[in-house]
Amino acid sequence: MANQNLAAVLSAHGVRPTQQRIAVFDYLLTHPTHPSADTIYNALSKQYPVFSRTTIYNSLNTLLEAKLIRAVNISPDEQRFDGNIRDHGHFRCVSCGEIFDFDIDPAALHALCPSGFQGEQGDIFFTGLCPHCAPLRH
Amino acid sequence: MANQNLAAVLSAHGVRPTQQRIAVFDYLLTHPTHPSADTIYNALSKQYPVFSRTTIYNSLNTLLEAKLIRAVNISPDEQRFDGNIRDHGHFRCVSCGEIFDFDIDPAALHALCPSGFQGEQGDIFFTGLCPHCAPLRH
DNA sequence: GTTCCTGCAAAAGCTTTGCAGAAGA
DNA sequence: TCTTCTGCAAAGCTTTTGCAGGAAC
Repeated sequence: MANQNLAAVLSAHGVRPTQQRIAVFDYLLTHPTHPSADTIYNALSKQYPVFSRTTIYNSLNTLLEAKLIRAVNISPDEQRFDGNIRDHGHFRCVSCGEIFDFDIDPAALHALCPSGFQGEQGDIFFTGLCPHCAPLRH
Repeated sequence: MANQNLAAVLSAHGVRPTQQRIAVFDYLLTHPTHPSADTIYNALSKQYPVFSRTTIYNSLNTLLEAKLIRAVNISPDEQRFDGNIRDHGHFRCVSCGEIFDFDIDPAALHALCPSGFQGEQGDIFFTGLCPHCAPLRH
């Protein structure tokens, strides 16, 4: 368990390292699946005896403010979160519904930012058919 | 009023051209401000005597299915809609909150789509400082 | 000891659903 | 006429808020 390290990271970002925040942060880092708040809640509820939804939201918002995690606008229904704060793209397959991460060249991404604008964070999001589903639809 | 044309466009896409759908479609085409469902509701309520929220949502979903409008994941709080279905980028200024559209080269956008994936639609979204707010921040 | 956080309950806000009446083909 | 859509009310779901007890420093 690298929870000692996680606690240090939280402290370094001015976030008081409570057990709950460490657990949420750890979950996001070890599950690169863009979970929703509810998904995290369900997972951590099994692991820990008490863990309220409020705490999930509190922890997520705190981590967001500290820029330790990212919110990704993938689903219109619910907010999704991502422990990967590097610039990277997302692809949602309209057939199987799965969401894929893919690396992007930060320079190529920011080259698309219009001149005069100071882009701090860039998100790119494709929908279409993934390599597995594309042949089935041909 | 080009509502005759709008009705024809709806029909051509297999959408029955009711007054309400034409009104929603017309609003989106003439207001390139990525309105939320509630914004559209408030605007059309003044214009038409009765126009329920349910109808706004019904019309928007119908237009979405017909690919006549786009849903843009700009705000985590509410779904925003866009009558501009060309590939284009969005920029949200973290200072003034305004959302800007900018054109992008479709080829450059799709060049970022990973190989093997068939991207049907691409969205790019930056957050940062707009040309007006950037000088004020430093 | 003081400050900040957690967690329960309740509320708020956006969106969907069920169903009767109306509009469109 | 027959299908499809509208609109009201109500519910569903995610997220936020208020406040008392508890953990962290």
